[in-house]
Amino acid sequence: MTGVRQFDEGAVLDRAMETFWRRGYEATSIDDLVAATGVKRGSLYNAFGDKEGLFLAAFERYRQRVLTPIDDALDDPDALAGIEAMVETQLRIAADIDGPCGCLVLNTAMETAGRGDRLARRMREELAAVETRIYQALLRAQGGGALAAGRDLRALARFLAANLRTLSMTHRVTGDLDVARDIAATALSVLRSERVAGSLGGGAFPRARTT
Amino acid sequence: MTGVRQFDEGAVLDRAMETFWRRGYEATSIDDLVAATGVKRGSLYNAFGDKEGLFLAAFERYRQRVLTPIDDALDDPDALAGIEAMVETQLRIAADIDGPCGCLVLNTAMETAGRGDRLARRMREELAAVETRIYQALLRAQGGGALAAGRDLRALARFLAANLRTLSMTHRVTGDLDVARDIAATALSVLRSERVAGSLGGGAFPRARTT
DNA sequence: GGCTTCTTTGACTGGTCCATCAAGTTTCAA
DNA sequence: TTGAAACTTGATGGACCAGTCAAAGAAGCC
Repeated sequence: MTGVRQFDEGAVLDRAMETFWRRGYEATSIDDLVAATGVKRGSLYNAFGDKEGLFLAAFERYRQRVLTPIDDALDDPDALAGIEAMVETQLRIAADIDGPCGCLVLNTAMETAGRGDRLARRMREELAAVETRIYQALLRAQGGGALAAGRDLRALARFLAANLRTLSMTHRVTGDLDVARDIAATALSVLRSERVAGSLGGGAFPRARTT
Repeated sequence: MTGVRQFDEGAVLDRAMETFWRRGYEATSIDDLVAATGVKRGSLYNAFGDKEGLFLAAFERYRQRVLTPIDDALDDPDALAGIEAMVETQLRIAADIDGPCGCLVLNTAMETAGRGDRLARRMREELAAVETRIYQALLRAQGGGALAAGRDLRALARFLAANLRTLSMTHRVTGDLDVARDIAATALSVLRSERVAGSLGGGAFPRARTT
């Protein structure tokens, strides 16, 4: 069969994304991707250019499936609730994936940090964007009176973004999501202690899976 | 020249450690190590067995140079001050290294998390040991009355260990140590808010290099 | 001096890596 | 019907990988 594309590009990219996510960028060979997708070597090159092109295409899927939901959770009118929802979404996604894979962006950023690659730069930008979005949410919260005026919001945003990264990193490294839940709850307590008015109700994240 | 070992094993392991630290385990080839150490391929194999053996030998150097100082900082009679000293030591080491390398243990643990390697297990143990030591320090602090009795010390230890990891991870990924300093200061504020009596004096970590 | 033991060295193996390419096949437009 | 363009396939190239090995030189023990 030739002439017209024989495979479902979306499905192939999902399989590729999963493989990169699980094994890492360098550790994933084209043969691995051929095995994972069922698409032959030359067809992959024809469709996506090279390994980096295939990764970036798969990464767009990751954005849709993982990054966008987390981003959207941040769009709460109550900015602090938005940050908590973001953390919760991250944990839920980690729980839903089978096997602790961590975060594709962070994994790849760590791996490529040495070389000043295009790929490395791209991953770095993605991570920086998260911090920026959190910072803006904190600004809104401060503007709305939910956070004390004197607080160093940049430092707080850095802390929260770092702890968001830590959740997936910890999950990948320990394989235990409860550890990540403890970290999330403790990190958010910083936010809670900042909150000027209102309370959060029952704290933290339950141990039970939130399927 | 033959017959007797021609190279200084310690110096060679230092160079190897640095190379693994900067480039990662898989990305470092034997040829890289030959170039970095000046010791020929066969001699490395003769002395250290294989790549993993060389890594583990280099890792022992890392333990001496990095892990042990951080561990020692924790041995403060004031357990909470010990935790702060540990964070400070970590930041100082990161500042002293040229180029943001992160933490060799964490980098390798992230990289090898997929496979259930001997190496992966070893790195995981090292990370777990940090959490355990922090937990014991918190227990001491609670016993001494410096921490409220009701607190979930396991969760707090997990949080602090994760934030310690985050410092090196963030440094490696962003290349900016000030970000790590903000994170450290904010994370320790959790501890500070827990402290029952006494205060810490000037908080956080100055931006200036503490050479 | 002779023998064993250790180290060094460079060539070499077999395998894997990313990427390419020509050949063959199908679709679609003119 | 004809020709261009798109896709698939298997073979292949050239680079790099970890690890091995035999030859040769040097040290130390008897």
